[in-house]
Amino acid sequence: MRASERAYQFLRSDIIEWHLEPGTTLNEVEQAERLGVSRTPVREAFSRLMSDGLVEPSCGRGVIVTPVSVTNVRAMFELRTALETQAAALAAVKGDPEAFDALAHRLEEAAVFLVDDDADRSSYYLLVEEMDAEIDRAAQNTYLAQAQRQLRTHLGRVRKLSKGNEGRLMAAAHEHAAIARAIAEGDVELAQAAIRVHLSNALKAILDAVPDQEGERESAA
Amino acid sequence: MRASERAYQFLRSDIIEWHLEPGTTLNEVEQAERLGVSRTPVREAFSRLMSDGLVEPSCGRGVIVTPVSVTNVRAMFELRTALETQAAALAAVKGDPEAFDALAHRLEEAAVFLVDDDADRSSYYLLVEEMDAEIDRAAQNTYLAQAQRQLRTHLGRVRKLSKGNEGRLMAAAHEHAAIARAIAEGDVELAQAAIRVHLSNALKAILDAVPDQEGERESAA
DNA sequence: TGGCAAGATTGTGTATACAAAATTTCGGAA
DNA sequence: TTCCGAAATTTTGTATACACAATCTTGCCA
Repeated sequence: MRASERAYQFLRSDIIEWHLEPGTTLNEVEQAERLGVSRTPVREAFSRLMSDGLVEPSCGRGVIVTPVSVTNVRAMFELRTALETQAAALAAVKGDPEAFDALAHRLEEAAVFLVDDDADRSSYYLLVEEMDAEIDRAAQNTYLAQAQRQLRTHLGRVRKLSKGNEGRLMAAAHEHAAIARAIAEGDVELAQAAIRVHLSNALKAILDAVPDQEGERESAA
Repeated sequence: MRASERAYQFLRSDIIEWHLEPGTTLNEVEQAERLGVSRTPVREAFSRLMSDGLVEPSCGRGVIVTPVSVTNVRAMFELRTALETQAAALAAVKGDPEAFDALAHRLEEAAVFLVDDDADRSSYYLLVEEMDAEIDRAAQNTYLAQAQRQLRTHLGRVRKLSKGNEGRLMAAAHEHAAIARAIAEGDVELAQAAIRVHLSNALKAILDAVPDQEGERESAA
């Protein structure tokens, strides 16, 4: 693998996994030494992270890890609602009913297993990822897919904020199943409604999970 | 200005203005010589263009200018509809009514002047840009704004495809005014409806303007 | 004459050196 | 004591050199 790619993946996951806290300043030489490469690949990695919106240029002093706040989470979900309702509508029209029917069944099954408090959540997460991918494929829209990809990067970051909401997973699985079923039946309105319900609940769960700051705290450091 | 910035702006406008046709292969040394800089800034420019989606990596051999097709235009408008209806809804709730009222009036005025076939369209275009900026500001959502910015880059490219639709400009101005008025009045539903109408007409105008290819031609070279 | 292999050529990936810009610190003066 | 300015240091921006990979060409052999 190329050194620039390694540097990018390394820094990216470091940021998403909160090993690098929001507000941290990164400079080229420091990271070059830490990652054991020269400055050139680090520059390229910084450039990609900036266009991802994971870091922002600090005036003449490297880059700083983008802060995450409750305000940001609300904004993310506003965009997410717009993107996912559109994607679901397209998938309901163009998608393969059988594929989504199968997903709906597997999600219902997963929901049953999730009754158990220490069930393996990873398989459920994979299932959700599979469904996202299937919707993207069905929507046949690269621009929409790219916008979703970018947003999911940021959503991945806030996921760490809302730990301990395992109790919601079963409900979430049922909601996902409802979405898949609506898409399978080609019911655009229902699919969009199901998405809105799901996202409303998901946002509420996140906002409940974070210690209620008055909306303007810069980071959860 | 930095050399990498110059290289980026130069290549970007070259692609958007169709001086570099879709499908063209660009390599580092060639562009470095053409722009009179070394390979390093060109690499950075290529990297930014790739994340813009204006070029895509050719297998190990530089980058190629991303193709534009009718299919792509439809996809862009699907995403655009999702983003702009969401932005308009937020603006209708949070925006400054007076600012949008003023925009509505100026747009109606502009529409009057556009009756004349060879009126200055540039001031109208600036007005539309101003309105886009005002909506972005009112929506107070950086994620949404960034998604819009990226999409507008691609829309700027297809604008060149639909030349000779000056006849539609007056109608478009009235549509924009209707959107601004709905936002000023805080009427979310009406603003979204007005956006949908406008985008439907705009897409139709573009599809009418391009020689009707069966949807899969790679470029308009 | 056609196919395969080896060398040459072209182009990217990375490192390093040098230059330019900016920030910080230190010193002096008000 | 505080503020302003200049120098020094740190950090980024750019160029260049080198290494490796891929591709094209050419020549040899079947």
